[in-house]
Amino acid sequence: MPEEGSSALGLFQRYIANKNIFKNREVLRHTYRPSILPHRLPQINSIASILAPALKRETPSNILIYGKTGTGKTASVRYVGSELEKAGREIGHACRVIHLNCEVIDTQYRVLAQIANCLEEEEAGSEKMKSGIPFTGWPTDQVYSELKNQLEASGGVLVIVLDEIDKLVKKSGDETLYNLTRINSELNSSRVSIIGISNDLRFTDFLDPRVLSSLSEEEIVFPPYDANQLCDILRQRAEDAFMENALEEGVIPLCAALAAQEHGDARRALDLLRVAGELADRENTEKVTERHVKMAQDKIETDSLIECVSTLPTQSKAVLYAMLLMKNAGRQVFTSGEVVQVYRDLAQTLDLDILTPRRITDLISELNMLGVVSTRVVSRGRYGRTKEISMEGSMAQISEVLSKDRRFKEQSMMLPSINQMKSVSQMKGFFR
DNA sequence: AATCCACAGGAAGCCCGGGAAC
DNA sequence: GTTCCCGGGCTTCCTGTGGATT
Repeated sequence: MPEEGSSALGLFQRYIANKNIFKNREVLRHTYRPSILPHRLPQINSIASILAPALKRETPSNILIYGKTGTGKTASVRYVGSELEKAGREIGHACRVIHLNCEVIDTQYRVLAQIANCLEEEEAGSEKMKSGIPFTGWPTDQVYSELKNQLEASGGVLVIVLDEIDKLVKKSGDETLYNLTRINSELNSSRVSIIGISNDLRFTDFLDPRVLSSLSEEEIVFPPYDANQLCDILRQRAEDAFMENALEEGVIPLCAALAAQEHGDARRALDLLRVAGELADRENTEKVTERHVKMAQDKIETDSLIECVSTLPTQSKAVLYAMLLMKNAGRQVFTSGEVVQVYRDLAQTLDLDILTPRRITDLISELNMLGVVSTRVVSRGRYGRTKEISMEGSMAQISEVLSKDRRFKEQSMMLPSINQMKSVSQMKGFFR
């Protein structure tokens, strides 16, 4: 061991001294693109065969791709896309692929603007000054015609990949897709083909039949990986990521098995392996063990919960805090009406704007989608139809995160609605 | 079979802050 | 500065609904 301060690394010395575990941990991140995608050859081949006409200057069919998260959809499409661009360059037929993530780019304006800006960037390279479409300001039709101009100017075949296309459709309807699918009829020198990637099999219910038939000329399904396939994927990555013998025998099968339970999510499997490695690394041990994997599983869950709750906007935090108070008052499940009541008291005490019940139901639905609470719509006959809400997650963590927000700190306050609930549940306990 | 509760959740529109163009 | 556009958060108004109760 070097003397304290004797190395240039100083304080950091002991954290990077462990060379037993990682060779290259970047390999385990999901942004990393491996050169081989195990168990996805059939899908890759069919995408390639559908896109191949692009190399003959013909318009490839549009494709819809389905599959749960972490089944290799995006990776496969990116792989085929880059191969297509490469092949296009070799034979001198311009083929370009633009990848958009509709979770972020979720309005018509943004989709069109993003495509046009990407095209311009490639066209202009670095030397030419670019005008660029601003992120807001223009009328949408102007963006659309600018995009058409760009396409005409650049020529060739453009493949637009709309990742998480279901988010786009749910948020802003199918107008974007309608416009994109008919853009070819207004183009002379270039062609557009669309690949839609969706986690949700039923999102096509929201589509106009004309859009659907045009968009789903071809459909490809990515089935979930089973535990054995996940093992193969992990082994392949582990080879580059970890030092030799850094992994105990059962580590990879355990990661694979845990992720297989989560609908065969390869991303989850890689996260487990990486975090387990990091934990072992920090412990300065020789090997990653199954214990580390189990610790990693807990850590991933709490970390994402904490991250999620702490980035919530104030009003959502208030709603969540209202639910937390009810839970602490002894209620296991509650209805949206009750949440609204408590929230009202709370917002008043904290001097927040008081939102309407309609807005609160939306916020509750968002919390449900984030997995912080779980809700289900129940009909209680004469007593109406409502949403039953429960929180199974770790209360302690949520409460800790919320109390970091100054406004919610020290709020063991006496809200009338909560007191009422407390006395009701005490009475129930008394009479039982 | 009819009624009716307590909401769910869709549609439209307002307001505000960001920006562009004139 | 004025007038146009976009998008997000929100309200207002509204119709729809499963099943216990009448």
